[in-house]
Amino acid sequence: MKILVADDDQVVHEALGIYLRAEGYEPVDVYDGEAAIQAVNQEIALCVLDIMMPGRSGIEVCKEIRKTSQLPIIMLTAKGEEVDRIVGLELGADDYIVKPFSPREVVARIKAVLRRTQEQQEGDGSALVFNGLSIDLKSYTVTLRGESVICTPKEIEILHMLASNPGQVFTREQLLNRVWGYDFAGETRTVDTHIKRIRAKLDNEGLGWSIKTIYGVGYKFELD
Amino acid sequence: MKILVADDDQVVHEALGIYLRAEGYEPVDVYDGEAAIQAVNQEIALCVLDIMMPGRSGIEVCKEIRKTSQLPIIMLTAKGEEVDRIVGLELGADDYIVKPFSPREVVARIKAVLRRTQEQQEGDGSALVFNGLSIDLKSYTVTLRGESVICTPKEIEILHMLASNPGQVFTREQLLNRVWGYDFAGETRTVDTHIKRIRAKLDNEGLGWSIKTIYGVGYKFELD
DNA sequence: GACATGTGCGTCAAATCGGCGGAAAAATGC
DNA sequence: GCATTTTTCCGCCGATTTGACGCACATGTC
Repeated sequence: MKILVADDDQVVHEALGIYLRAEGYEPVDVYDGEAAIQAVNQEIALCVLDIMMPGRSGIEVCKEIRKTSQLPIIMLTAKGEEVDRIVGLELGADDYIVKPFSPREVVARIKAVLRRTQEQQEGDGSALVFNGLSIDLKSYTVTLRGESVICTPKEIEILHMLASNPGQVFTREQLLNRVWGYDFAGETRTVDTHIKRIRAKLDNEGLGWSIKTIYGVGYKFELD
Repeated sequence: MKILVADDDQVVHEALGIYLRAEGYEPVDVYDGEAAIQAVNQEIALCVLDIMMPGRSGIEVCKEIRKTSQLPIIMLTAKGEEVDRIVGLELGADDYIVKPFSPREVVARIKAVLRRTQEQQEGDGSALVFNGLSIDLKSYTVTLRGESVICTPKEIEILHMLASNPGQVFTREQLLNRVWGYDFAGETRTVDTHIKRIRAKLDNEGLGWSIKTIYGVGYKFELD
């Protein structure tokens, strides 16, 4: 998952780079506004824009990006600049951070913004949307590559449970508790059977997600 | 909730002390860098470090603390010192305040930082982040230099246990108790085997941490 | 330097786990 | 009531993980 970092200060790139890589993101480093605008043609998940940059400022870059996309944007601003209003109302940035900042905080904000924007895409209620896959608990339907997939209630519920928290591992007990109910008496391995069927029905070749088994722990829905 | 205040100026202690106590915090007063480093072994929730102190400066203290913990840090700096860059990016401090300040402002910042760091911990749950390494119990994933490392449950749990308290030594018995459970019957040397495997998987060349053996005691996760 | 003890590491067997096919049991629809 | 669908359970097998052992080497002590 690529994060564009646009700042003319090398130190910022180094500091954020360490934390971003540690979290599994791939930082894309540019040092001026022009390069930032070029870079967003790649598959960037989010961009961090410094306001003060040589050439085109972060504000210009932000406006430029907003003309064509809803790409999440976090602005960096020097202490004291009066930008909150601008950012919130005119630019359409998703968050802003005042320098000096701690890299940890920035990464936390990035995660928060990504989470928010993803939730937005997913709509409000029960419909989860991923690349080539949507899961709607309201109508109990699952579609894969646009085509409807016939799933049984349990299959949908399990899938929804897993997919509603991508990355998080659920143990068989947790799934039994939350899908079947706390008082389910049966075998934990019943879960396996359902996972088997879900996998059989959802060919995820080339789409960016999968249902993974964590040996000795449980299952999780994972995004690449 | 203890707040460490490290400053060589008695007046600062008095002023902050009043406001901190009024807000229900318990100030811990030290007057030089050395004492500050000693004090963080207590259960401190946040520390306020003056940069100019006799002996070891606030900057040194901050670096020292960051080697072993993610403890929230607020730096105090005399007007005009160029610290924004240092504080935000190199040191890993969470905020800084320029003297002269109003005690009320300091307390407000303390609250803000505590809120942020608390949110972070709740949001990320179990994710530990170090230079080039992250350990997430929630998704049972370990990443090294951004790339995922396949670890078994025991390996992740041990690593997480060690890394969640950098610098602290764990005996084999402690690890068995806390990772396996109090009723584990096997050999203590089983731990060695797992440490061996973790080390084999985590090439830590050049990153600032390592798993060290304390002869006759146990193991610890250490930051340089 | 000799000794006792602790540790690193290769190796291996046992225990555990998960995928899968199949079939019984339960729920549902007609 | 009967057929169909859905859910649950069982058991086998291969794969993975785990714990134990043994030996060489390291460390601390006297």
